[in-house]
Amino acid sequence: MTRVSRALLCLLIDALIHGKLAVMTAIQTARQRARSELTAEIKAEARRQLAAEGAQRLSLRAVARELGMASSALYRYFPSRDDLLTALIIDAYDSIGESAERSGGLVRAADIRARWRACCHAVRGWALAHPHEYALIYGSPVPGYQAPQETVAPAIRVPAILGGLLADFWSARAAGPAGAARPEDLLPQPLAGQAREVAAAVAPGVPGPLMARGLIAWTQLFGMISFELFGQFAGTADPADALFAYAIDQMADFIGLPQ
Amino acid sequence: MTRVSRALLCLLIDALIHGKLAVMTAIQTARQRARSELTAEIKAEARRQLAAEGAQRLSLRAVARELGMASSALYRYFPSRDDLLTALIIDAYDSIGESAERSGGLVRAADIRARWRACCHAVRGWALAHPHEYALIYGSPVPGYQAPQETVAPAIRVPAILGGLLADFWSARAAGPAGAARPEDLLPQPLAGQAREVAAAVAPGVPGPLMARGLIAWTQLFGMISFELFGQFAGTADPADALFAYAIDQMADFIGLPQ
DNA sequence: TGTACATCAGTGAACGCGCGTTCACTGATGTAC
DNA sequence: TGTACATCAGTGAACGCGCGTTCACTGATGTAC
Repeated sequence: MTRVSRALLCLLIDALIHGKLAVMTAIQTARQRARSELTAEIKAEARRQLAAEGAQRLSLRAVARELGMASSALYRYFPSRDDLLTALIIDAYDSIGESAERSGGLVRAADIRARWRACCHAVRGWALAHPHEYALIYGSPVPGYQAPQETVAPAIRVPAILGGLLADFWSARAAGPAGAARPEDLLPQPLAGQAREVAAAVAPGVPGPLMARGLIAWTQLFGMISFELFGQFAGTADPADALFAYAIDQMADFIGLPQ
Repeated sequence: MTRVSRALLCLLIDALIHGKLAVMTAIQTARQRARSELTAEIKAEARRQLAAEGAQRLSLRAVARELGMASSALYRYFPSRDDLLTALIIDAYDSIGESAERSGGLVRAADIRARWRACCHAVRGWALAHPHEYALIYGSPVPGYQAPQETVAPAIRVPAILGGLLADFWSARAAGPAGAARPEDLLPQPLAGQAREVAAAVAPGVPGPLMARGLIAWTQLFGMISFELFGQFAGTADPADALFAYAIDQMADFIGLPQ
């Protein structure tokens, strides 16, 4: 038994004896609770500033100022500005991923096209509601910032949902008449391998050509959102709702999802 | 006759009389030549720093330092940092537009699919060669910077080429068997009007449904390039050449271009 | 053609700002016996 | 249970940096007569 867990056990027993459990909801010292609360508050304030001003305007000093503490105090919670950025990036990926995941619960699981539509609209809705957070994760990289490994898993949540949708579609169609890959769908070599790997990771069972179409639809989706948010539609398709809805359906056809 | 043009006329006569024309290639004073040369040098140095470090690292002081002049001197050429940025943005749009335009000269004008391919590859090639300039015009907007009206015309060059390609395709197909818009291609209202306006601007004669497909392909193209440059393909389709070539062809099919 | 004046390019110092990060410190909280 | 010690959160001053922009100025170039 380690020293830490022994200490925790003693604390637990003490709490049981003295009825402190109501106060210390989890087995945490006041310090630990204060720490996790303040960490959350720092992130919340940072997110507020990110939303208001964008990532490159985000500064530790401003966050500390707004929280009424010395800027040096933040270094107890985040060893550098980049680590705070990393935390925000992970939160943003988790947030958009959660939106997309929740969207699946609103439609019949068997209705693949409805799931595709719901996911796309959820992603766009999140992006419109959090433009700077979207820019942080899908826009031009922050110069000098290198995303660490920990961001990979959250980043993969949206692709995983789209992949799962493809996998369900493929396994459900059970050799229908349109089931075979069309002849024009033979993939050139380097792509065939990549598609297989991606399918193995997020869409088990999906054949390469379908996976490739999925990748194309994926890039179309985010390309359209980025154009809308970054101003490329100004004077073109400015309220982009109609184009978006139409494109989503066209891409569903392109992938081959049933009506 | 204005004072300026009288002055120029006198200068011209003087130049003719004294044989100075060889020196003053255009009718410009030494000051004017120096001015336009230095303006170009400033932009060149700024572009170098942009390429090396990205837009938000670009500073007037660093440019001046590299040019061996006082930072205050730059204000004779650009009234503010934002104006320098604007100049770079315009140059970047012109540069990518020119690449795309030149690509059309390398293939048969009647081969629409080859033109589409060539244009897409030219755009991607330019983006890979100038990632920070690409980010400047197609990435997340620089915070606090408002793009002025002068950037609109250069920004429209690539869309104009794609539009021209669509227009040529449409006018050339002359009521072939696949000529009619398919039934699923009836556009919902707000989009129909937008598509008509876009067509009027860059693709005269092109019907709404075809224009809408063009818009979708356009966003797919830039979405894919942005994903590649901004790192979303890391570990997925990392050398993206194959996916890119494949997607370009798939989108050509999607638009309905003949093989 | 020569001269007096006006225009313009470029300088160097300064203003005022904000930033990330470090460091020695105080005082509160937690731990071991 | 009480006490001595260790750990940790937070402070405030400082370091060193770079930035955009302004301003009064000098000296060169251009203009009018």
